[in-house]
Amino acid sequence: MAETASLSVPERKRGSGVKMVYDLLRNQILDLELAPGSPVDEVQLAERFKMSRTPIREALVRLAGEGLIETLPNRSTMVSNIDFLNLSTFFDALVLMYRVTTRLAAQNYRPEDLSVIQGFHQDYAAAVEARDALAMIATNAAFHAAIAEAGRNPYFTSLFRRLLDEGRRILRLYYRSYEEQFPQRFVEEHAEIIAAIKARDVEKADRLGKAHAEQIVAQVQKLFNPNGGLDISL
Amino acid sequence: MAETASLSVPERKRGSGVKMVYDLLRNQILDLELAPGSPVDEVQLAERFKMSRTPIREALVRLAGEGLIETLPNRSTMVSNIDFLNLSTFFDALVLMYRVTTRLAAQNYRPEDLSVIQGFHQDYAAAVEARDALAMIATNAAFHAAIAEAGRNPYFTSLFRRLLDEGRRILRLYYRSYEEQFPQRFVEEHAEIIAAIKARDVEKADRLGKAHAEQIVAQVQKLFNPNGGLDISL
DNA sequence: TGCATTTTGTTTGTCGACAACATGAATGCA
DNA sequence: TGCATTCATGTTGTCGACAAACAAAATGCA
Repeated sequence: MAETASLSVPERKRGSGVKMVYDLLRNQILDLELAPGSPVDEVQLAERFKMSRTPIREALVRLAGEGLIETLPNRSTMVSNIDFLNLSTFFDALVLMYRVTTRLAAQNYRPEDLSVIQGFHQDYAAAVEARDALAMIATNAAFHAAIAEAGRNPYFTSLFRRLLDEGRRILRLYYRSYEEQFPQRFVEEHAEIIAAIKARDVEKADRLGKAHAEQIVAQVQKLFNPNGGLDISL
Repeated sequence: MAETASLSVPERKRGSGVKMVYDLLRNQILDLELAPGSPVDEVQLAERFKMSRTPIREALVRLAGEGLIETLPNRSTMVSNIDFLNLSTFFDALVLMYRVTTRLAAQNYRPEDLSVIQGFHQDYAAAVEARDALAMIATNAAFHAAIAEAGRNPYFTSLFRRLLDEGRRILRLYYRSYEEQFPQRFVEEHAEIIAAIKARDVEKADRLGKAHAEQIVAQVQKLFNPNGGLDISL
């Protein structure tokens, strides 16, 4: 009964402020609520969260370390732009990581991993059913991240997570313009991937992962080249 | 003639403190001057560099983001341990990145890249000649990082750099015990790799990169299993 | 002595304030 | 008017200080 009197005082726990700001900004950036290029003001954030600039600053340093924001010395700091010119390198990396993580999952997964993967698989299916674009993006990323975790290679997993994050921003653009029917196909592909992993069929998992990735890449590329003739080697 | 009177005052430029501390700590960690597990004291560093704890803290946050130090909430922060149990995942990632970056270099390099690569190649040869272990490690990493840069995929490059960093710590252990003759072989392999890249022979570059990587991995594994019989599936 | 509690000491996380830097507006000069 | 310089404004980087959290020593009690 010592703390009941603290009304209207946020009474944050000691180390939780940075994580709160970090998580919020991160999600806002990845969901394009904060547009690429938009400024990030420390003072403003400090006021909004009713805390000093110091923990805000730490959160920003972390985000900068992940490349989600860019900070010009002594000048403003802003949300990183999506590098459309280097989109092909992104796709290259994405496809390879899809392959490798799926392959490793088939090789190294443990029984308890499958239930986690299955869970996200159903979440994704539910999001498709509900036509909830944001949920689709998030659960799809979670699904593949879970597969990567089952592969048990932290180096691949961390790169893959980074790619999925970046992909979340790009896909957000996609779903903003297209509200289509294609995700149903992905549900089926996800099921196939799970089956291959479960059967420990490494080569098949590899193949399916690659095909699935290229499927997605092709869809996104079609978005950026809608008339099909002006492909500038994306 | 405005600043000549400031004797004994470091007179650091505004944003340079963090980078200085960051670079120094980073190199000390990677060269094992700071042993894994050893504590990192903010106050001590602040005194040593004659600056406030704030920029020290920022440098530490950055290092933690790269996994070079680990920080327990409200408690001490220490240099990250080398995870010998997961060494095989490290090798897996390293071999794949050697392959991919070398392959991409053969595919995407520009003429000006070659001179940079050649430069590090000669630096490495010189280090071997001088039997300077630290220089060998550093120039070898620089050589392969330059190849990765020529491949022009920042996602692969950044993961590869991280792996090379981690490898620097492991190799540092290696060279601490073995001062051998094997590096000469690597000089020749480097030359072959350069030739394959120059000829834009993608498949050969891939093959050589893989072989080179497996060469190194085998050497390091032999270090950790000297008697050859007690291999615990590293 | 053995165990629980208090106290001490140390390190971290946060704060408010200030100075350096950059940008753009205002001013001065030709 | 055109250009350079000065000034004003806002933002960032740094500082010193304080308070919370934890670990270990010190104390109290049986």
